[in-house]
Amino acid sequence: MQGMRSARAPRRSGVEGPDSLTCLPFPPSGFSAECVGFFGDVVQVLGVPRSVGQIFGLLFASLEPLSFSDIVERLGASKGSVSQGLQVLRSMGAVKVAPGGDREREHVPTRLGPRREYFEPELGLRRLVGGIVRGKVEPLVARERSLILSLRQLADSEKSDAVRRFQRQRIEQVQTWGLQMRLMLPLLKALVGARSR
Amino acid sequence: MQGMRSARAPRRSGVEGPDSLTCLPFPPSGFSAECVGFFGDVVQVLGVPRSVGQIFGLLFASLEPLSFSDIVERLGASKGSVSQGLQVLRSMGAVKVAPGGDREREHVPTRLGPRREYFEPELGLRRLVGGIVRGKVEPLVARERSLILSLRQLADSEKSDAVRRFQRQRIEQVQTWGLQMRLMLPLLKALVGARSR
DNA sequence: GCTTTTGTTCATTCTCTCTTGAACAAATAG
DNA sequence: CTATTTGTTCAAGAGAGAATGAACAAAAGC
Repeated sequence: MQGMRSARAPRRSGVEGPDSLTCLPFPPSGFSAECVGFFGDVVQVLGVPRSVGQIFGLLFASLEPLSFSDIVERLGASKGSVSQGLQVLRSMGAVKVAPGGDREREHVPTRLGPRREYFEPELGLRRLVGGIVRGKVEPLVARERSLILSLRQLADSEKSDAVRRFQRQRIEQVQTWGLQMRLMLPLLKALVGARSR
Repeated sequence: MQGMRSARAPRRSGVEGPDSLTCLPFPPSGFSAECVGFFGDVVQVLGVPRSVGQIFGLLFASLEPLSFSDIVERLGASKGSVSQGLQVLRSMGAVKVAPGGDREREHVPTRLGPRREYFEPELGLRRLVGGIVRGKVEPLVARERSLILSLRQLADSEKSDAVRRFQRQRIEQVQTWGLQMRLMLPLLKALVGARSR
């Protein structure tokens, strides 16, 4: 069974000094590192790039919201990666901008320059699941619809009687699956919503 | 949002003659080809190799169970791919061996040699979901457990009071998620089982 | 027994996705 | 307005993992 191989450490060990704030920059060991590794693996099971999960893990392990450049530093990843990763996470609602935009002033003692946004992880399973559904399931539903249309046409122009009936059965099967899924999702959401927070 | 890119056709167009039985070998068009493409995409969302989904799609579109070599021929894939793909599918319970082992005699007119097993797709959503859970979710649960243990240790040896309390909160959060998942799954299974078939 | 055909394993090859890094845009400070 | 710093986009490269195919094992036919 593949899709979840070894938990590999990132190629570039972002080590330079001991650490900066709450957590070490990277190599192994440490609360943050554990979280980074874990979420990196988890999201990969859903076909999401590891680095995206790592960003989430870092935020999850951080007592305070982190800025873009904080993340770049601590993960030792490129700006491009982090930028794209944050976009994905935001589009899924898995991270949110820390409400204290004013934290900008009070919190940065080193004052290296203007920092704009601070991020923190979404903790509500309801929202997290919702984001995954929007990002992964809904595209599939669309794909299913178009499949059904194609298959209908193909079945209609099938000459053999037996084959045509068989194909119509299969089309119905796909529709049934789709229906079950669409019935399930709201229910699932409701369940998560009920217990969450 | 990545993880579901373009629906690409296989690199090698398995075209040689028009077709063999119910369905064309490959290129585009045709009931089978649509199914192959669709399931190839669907499984990829779950981090399963496209070829595995393609095999399922082919079986799904076939009126009669197919043998190993049927699949190799029609998909134009290598024997290695198909062998591994079938193993994955079987281990997830997504395909089953056609009960009519006797079909061997009655069904092969061309009589090229002994054929051993014939495969057909599992259609019950209950079983399909069950297989996915076993293959994907359960490993994650194990990973979660070990994470919790590591994090506990790390938190216990944290000096700062505030940080330690924060870390314990986060650990609890992960546990809550795990619990919710484990509560949900049986329910989900029950639901699928009820409506299925 | 030997030959023929079926299916598996595994090292190699190749593909595709992710990451990178540099050029570019946006915003603030001076 | 210019300089500095922050963040985005995108082409190019590297790396992970899937597909291939040949060698091998297992069965069946003769």
